[in-house]
Amino acid sequence: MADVAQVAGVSAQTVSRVLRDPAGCTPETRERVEAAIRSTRYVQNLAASHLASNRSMTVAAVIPQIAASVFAETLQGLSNVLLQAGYQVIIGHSDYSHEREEDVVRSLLGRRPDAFFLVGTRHTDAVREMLQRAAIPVVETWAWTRKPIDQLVGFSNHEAIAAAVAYVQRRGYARPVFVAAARPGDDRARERLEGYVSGMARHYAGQPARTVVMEDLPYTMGSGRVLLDAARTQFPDSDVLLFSSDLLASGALLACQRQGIAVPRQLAIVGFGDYEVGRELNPGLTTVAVPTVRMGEEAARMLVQRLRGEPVAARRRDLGFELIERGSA
Amino acid sequence: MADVAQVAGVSAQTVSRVLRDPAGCTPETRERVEAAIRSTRYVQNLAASHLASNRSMTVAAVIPQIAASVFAETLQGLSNVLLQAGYQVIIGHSDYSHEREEDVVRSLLGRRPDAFFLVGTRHTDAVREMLQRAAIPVVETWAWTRKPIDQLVGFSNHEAIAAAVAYVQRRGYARPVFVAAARPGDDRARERLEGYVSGMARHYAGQPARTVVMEDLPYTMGSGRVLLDAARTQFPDSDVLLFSSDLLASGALLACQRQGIAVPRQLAIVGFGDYEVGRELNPGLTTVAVPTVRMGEEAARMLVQRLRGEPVAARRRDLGFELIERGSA
DNA sequence: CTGTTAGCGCTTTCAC
DNA sequence: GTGAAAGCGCTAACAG
Repeated sequence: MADVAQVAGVSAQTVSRVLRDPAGCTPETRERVEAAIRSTRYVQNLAASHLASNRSMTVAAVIPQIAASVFAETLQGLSNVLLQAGYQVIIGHSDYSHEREEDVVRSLLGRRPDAFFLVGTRHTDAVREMLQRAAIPVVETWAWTRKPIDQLVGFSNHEAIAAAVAYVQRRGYARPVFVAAARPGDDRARERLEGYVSGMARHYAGQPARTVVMEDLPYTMGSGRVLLDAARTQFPDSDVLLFSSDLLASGALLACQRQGIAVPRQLAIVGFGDYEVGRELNPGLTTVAVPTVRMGEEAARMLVQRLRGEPVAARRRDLGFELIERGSA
Repeated sequence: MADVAQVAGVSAQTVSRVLRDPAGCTPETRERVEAAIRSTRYVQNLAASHLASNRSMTVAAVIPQIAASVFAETLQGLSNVLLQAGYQVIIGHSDYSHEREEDVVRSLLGRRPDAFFLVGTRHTDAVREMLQRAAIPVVETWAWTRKPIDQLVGFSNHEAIAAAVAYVQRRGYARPVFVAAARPGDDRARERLEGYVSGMARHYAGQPARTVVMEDLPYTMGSGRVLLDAARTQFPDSDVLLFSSDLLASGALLACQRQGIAVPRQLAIVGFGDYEVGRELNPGLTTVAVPTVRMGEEAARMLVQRLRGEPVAARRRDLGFELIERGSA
């Protein structure tokens, strides 16, 4: 910056001013400085800027898995809006483990982000405490709770599955089974299981909850195949399977195709998440759509508002879900 | 850090030492300091550390799109290995545009990453120059070139598609068509197109290259449906379609299913990338597998070696590809 | 093995 | 509108 200042014939302070508040100096000064920046190929050192100004212009985001497409979509929404506002996103992933999340949050806090984005509303006490002490805006997503750490933009996994149960009941299915791959730390999957149980109590009074939940399965279409076989073995008289994810449901539907099981006549299938693959299958996958991208965008907007010191309308925003009826159920 | 030092009864320097080289002090000192860190809930400010040490312990990565699953997988591989070595990844995305890539690289350089990861080998001159001046290890991926900016770990998109052409020729297909969605800045798609053209010259001497390439289509299964229709209209006598991506091929295959086009008897389909969906379809998708995750891991290993000052065996590593024969062709 | 000193490259504050 | 001085929180280099 000193070099640029010398070339432009001004003080370093003026260079800094041109960079952060161009309106604060005369147009000629500004142009001279900008020319000097170009000719010297100067790239501002943001670590020094951060240290001096106490603002890092970054937002930390922790998601369960980078390669999980739904979270990547949320991240894309978050990142798009945040970049507009001049913020960079730094990403960590927890591998669906609360302990790893704690480590990741601690490590990301070392970079002094100006705000924090989390997937889920269940965290260790240490995480809640660290974030509270950091005294920065925090937004939780992909779930619902009465008491967020700070802000919340999401939907109720519980209600979403309950709505699916209501739907299959309305369509006359007799024995719905809930089928899931659910890592121990995957609270969303857990909440969906609970939603199924309470949906059964509400809409299939007297019937037992029937579930096939495996903890050690990856979230892939191949696991859907495995779960289909398990469900058929365990509940051979079931007429509809509610999956915790479209990925699993799609794998199961394609496996049915191979095994000559007619969907939905012999066995109906409901997914969760409205992944693209479900739209293209034959028959199309009946599913519950959730606002994947919008959660990221809205979370970003809420954070930016807070960072600008603007008042925020509501600390919690329920973006809801939508049951999408296609051929599979 | 001064607070921690006071609580532990040592100097700030000793706290710093415990954090970066625990072996460099007596176990008792170390334990006193660690206890003080816990009791004060100290989180080291990495921006200050970066400024003082001139090492940010970050690696910048630019990918075309965060929500594109193949790049997310590469990123996961990169991130896993780098985290082990103590490096954080900061991510930017170019939206398949060279101009945006330039902006993103400039902005990421402001954070003074210790190394740089890029997808692709074609970049603007400004990008090459900025990275050269930064004088940090750079690794390019997902393609092949004789003259990388610095290091390269990838495969030849050109050869990969040529191999697919050779395969369909061997299997007796008469009129292969190359079908792609290819954004203007998507060099990988472009290289695949070139690979098809030269594969045709080699294996179908005398035949014209037949291509259906759309520039304004998203990389989704839905686009595969659109492209299938276009290809059937433009080349009704074609007996095999080579797609630039499994996503497109899968969409097309499912559309064939709906339209009653028998695959592969009436029309064969070859994909690219070995996405999971292709493995589950009926028939399974014949495709070219590329080392998605391994490229990230190997790139990370090469960078870490360089950052540690260790000698690197080779500046370029060709991870190759593999033709996977399934039912669709 | 531990402490002291001097800065890293910026921004804030306050003069002018 | 612009410049000078001080300092952000840490680490390198050196001394002891």
